[in-house]
Amino acid sequence: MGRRKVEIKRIENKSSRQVTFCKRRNGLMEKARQLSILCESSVALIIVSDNGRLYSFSSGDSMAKILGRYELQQADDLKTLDLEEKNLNYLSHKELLEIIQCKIDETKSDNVSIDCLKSLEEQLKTALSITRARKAELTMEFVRSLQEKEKLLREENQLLTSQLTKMTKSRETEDARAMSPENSSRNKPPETLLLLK
Amino acid sequence: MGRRKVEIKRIENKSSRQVTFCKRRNGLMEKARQLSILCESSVALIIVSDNGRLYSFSSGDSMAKILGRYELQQADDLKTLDLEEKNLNYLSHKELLEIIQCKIDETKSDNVSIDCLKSLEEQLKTALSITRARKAELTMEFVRSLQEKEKLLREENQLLTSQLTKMTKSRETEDARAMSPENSSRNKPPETLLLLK
DNA sequence: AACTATTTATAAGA
DNA sequence: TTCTTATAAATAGTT
Repeated sequence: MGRRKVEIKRIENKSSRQVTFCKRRNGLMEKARQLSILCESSVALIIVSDNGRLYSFSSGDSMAKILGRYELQQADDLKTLDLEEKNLNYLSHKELLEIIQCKIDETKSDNVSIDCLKSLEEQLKTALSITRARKAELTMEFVRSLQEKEKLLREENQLLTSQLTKMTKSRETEDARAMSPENSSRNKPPETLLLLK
Repeated sequence: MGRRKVEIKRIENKSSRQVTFCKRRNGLMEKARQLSILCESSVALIIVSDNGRLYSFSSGDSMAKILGRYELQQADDLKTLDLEEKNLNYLSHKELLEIIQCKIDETKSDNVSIDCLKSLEEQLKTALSITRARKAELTMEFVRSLQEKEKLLREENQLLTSQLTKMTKSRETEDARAMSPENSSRNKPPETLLLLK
């Protein structure tokens, strides 16, 4: 959809490839957004430019959730491939390794094709990547929640401190009015203010 | 692009939502494919329909590779968030990449043996493992420091609260002694105590 | 599942 | 880069 029809093949000219990348990337992201809203579906989109820059979109559901769903599907596929163990999810490392070893042995006795093994390798790699991505994301979420808590606590602290200061001040005023300037202990400034920098 | 313009918001009619989902999903997949080919970029797309069916596309590079890249980005975000990178210890990414490129070039010029390449691969794998371990370690450290901060803040908060309470109480006592039971505003209990559970 | 009137995306040009 | 515009492509509503 432009001045002329273009063949779908690598654009050789570097700068026009760059321009097209930018335009179409934006277009794709927008379309992904629209689909997710119009049809209430989860969409995850990750784009890596040829120079390695990363762009991603994910709809309402977090990327982690969507990737998790994908992972499940992959697990099903793996099962179909023949790793028919019920809960790949809940197996211990040891168990998992045993299953894989077993599969590998099988492939030795029968003479399974290299392609089949390659596919198994790809799927395992994907599972690993997804697990890592989810881990990273969950960690980020956790860190953010801790930082949010910290912020709230600091705010609350600030409030308490100012209340205390106000009270101390008004107490001083009253004491002055009553002409009884003892009670130094009561007028100490809050001691805890410097607990944290 | 249709008989009339549509607002981008959830389509209420179920069957037309279903039809639109199908059309736009196909469109999006095709666009993703085109982008990856035209601009030689990696694209991963995962779509989950509202009834839970899953559709995915990934360009030449396997899904694993693309997700791996995404994972890296997430890790970088963590770093940016606070883990200052000078502590990442040693080399910048750029320096590291230069070293690796150099190694790879070496293997091109001489005609190095497969064994040598295998050794390089092993070394790189080891480096990767170490990097991951270090990342995990730093992340944990960061999380622990946040949790420690949270603990200190809570303690400080507790102290401030109890000071405030004590003061409020003693003020009440004085007021009672002075037989002037107004000043209700000053005797309010601290308002902020419930900011956090 | 096809059809088309329209809208939208975008290739090339400025 | 950004904008403009002619044209290709996608798709909303219809059949």
